[in-house]
Amino acid sequence: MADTPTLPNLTVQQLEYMVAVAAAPTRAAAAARVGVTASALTQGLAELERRVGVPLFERHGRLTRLRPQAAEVLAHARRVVAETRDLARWAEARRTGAAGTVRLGTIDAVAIHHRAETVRSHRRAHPDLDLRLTVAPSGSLLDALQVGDLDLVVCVEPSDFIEGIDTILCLEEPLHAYAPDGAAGGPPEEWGPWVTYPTGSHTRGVIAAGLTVLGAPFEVVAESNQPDVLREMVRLGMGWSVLPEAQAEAGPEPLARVRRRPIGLRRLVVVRRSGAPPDPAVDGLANVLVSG
Amino acid sequence: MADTPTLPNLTVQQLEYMVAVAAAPTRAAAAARVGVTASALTQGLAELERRVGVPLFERHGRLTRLRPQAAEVLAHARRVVAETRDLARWAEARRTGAAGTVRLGTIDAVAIHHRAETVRSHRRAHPDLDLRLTVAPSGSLLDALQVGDLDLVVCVEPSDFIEGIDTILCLEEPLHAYAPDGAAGGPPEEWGPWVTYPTGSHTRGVIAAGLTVLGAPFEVVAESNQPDVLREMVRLGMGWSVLPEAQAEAGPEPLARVRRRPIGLRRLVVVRRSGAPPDPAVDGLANVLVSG
DNA sequence: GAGTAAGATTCAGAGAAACTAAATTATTGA
DNA sequence: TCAATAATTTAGTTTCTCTGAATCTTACTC
Repeated sequence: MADTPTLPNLTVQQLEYMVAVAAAPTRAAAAARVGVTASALTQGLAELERRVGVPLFERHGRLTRLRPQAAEVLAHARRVVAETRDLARWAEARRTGAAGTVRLGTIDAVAIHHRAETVRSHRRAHPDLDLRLTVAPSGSLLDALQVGDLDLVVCVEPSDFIEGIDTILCLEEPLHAYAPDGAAGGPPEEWGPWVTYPTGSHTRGVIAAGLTVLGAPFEVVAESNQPDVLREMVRLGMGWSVLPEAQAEAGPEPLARVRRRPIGLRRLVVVRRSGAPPDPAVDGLANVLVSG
Repeated sequence: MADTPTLPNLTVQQLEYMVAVAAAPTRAAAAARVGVTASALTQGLAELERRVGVPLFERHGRLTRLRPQAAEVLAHARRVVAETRDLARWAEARRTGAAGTVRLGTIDAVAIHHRAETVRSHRRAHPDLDLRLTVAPSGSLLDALQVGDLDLVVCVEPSDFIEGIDTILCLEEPLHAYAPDGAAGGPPEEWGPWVTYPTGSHTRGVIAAGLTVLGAPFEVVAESNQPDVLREMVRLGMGWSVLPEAQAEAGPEPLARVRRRPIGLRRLVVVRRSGAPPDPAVDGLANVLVSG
């Protein structure tokens, strides 16, 4: 009893030896299969036998075979080796990013237009990846990222530097001005009034700056975070708007631009927390999001 | 890929550490539970993490906890530890003789009379013991023992020394002479004719020697290996016989002895193969058979 | 039978792994 | 700031495990 205070400290290596000798005709062959010398195999199996505490092998002529009672141990060995193989596969998938969890947050334009197909095909290529998508305005996304509720964000680049995050440029998106039917034509001084994103919105900041440069007044009569709502407001004649081309001109009845050149560019960036431990699953998704 | 040519060489010890830290609030407590220092636990888990190749732990304040993704590894660890515990129990049973296989051969008198209760209670005390009983004449039993078809034999001691077997005296059984009704009474010279065991029987040898010493002729008119058959032959008046008391005088109508003192003693011995590897299950049964 | 080859084990030594004890770092709370 | 707690790092020792060489045993061949 004193020689087995706890559990026998078997190693996967030893169990592998056991499985190998059961499968191979000779020990030399088994040794070759697991890639060690016959000597190592002998010693390893002797150690296994010692730790189990029950005789497992016997010599028949110049072969040594398993004793019948070793069948129990062999079955155990097979189970553990198989499970360890599964574990190794799982670990490999985790290491390469083929499996894992990524909590992705994007603004609507990215999820619906720019990277919709990218996300879809990445998900298809990695069926074991647990991908959770949150769609929200840029500010909310960055807050969630900093708190640790998200792993990866695609949003409009914030105007102020933010501590603790790394950003990579993903794409630059032109913002065009759109007017209700029949209202276009005058100089910028006569444009408006406007329907646009709420105060605090990153995109609104870009729009305000662009209009100011052109000398257009920026009187806001309605707000929404949803570009399709803003588009319908323009169509209803409530006011003018500056919108991403992809969202203003999508659908059966696209709005018409007030002028050919954009009012401004909004920079969409891929963002991660600086301090976060490296995670191949996040890396992989970030890469495809950047490269498109 | 080059760092994992085969399988990660995890040890049961490491998996035990993993299970312990999952169950205990702190690492120090886990270390105490498995009976090592906190340092050993730290190093062992670091090694496990390195071999799996996936980060498993993270520090929260001054505690280090399992990361969520370690759940897979923990499940694996629990399975393997549990199975190893089962294996250890099985091995312990084998070591002590509580489990295993014993192929026992005995002559009929032993199985039916002298050691019937011994075998029954031994079997009851060791439910996991696979006990196989063969009943045959002594000669057959010893042949089977030498060939390896039996592990343990209880039979009449052979008159000649036999190479390769170890015998221990179990009990000495008196053999008495019995005559058909009304035939008893005369001097030994007038005894007979006889019904007895076949030529070659160990018991027949003992009987022949005993009768010769008394001066009785040994004319044989019928033979059988079965004592109950011999007893019935006596009852039918076919001849006299010399039988073990236990078999001649059992049942509702016991035979009557010709004289009070036995004709001879047959020595029943417990026999094992000399070269056989030690087997606690066989040892255990041999012990109770000898001591009765 | 001697000679030889195959299968396996034993031995000695080198390198890796794992443990303990002590020193160190980091965090929490008074 | 001080002390206590949790864990890790470091240094040194012991234990494992492997390779390569030598040995032992068994089977086969001439």
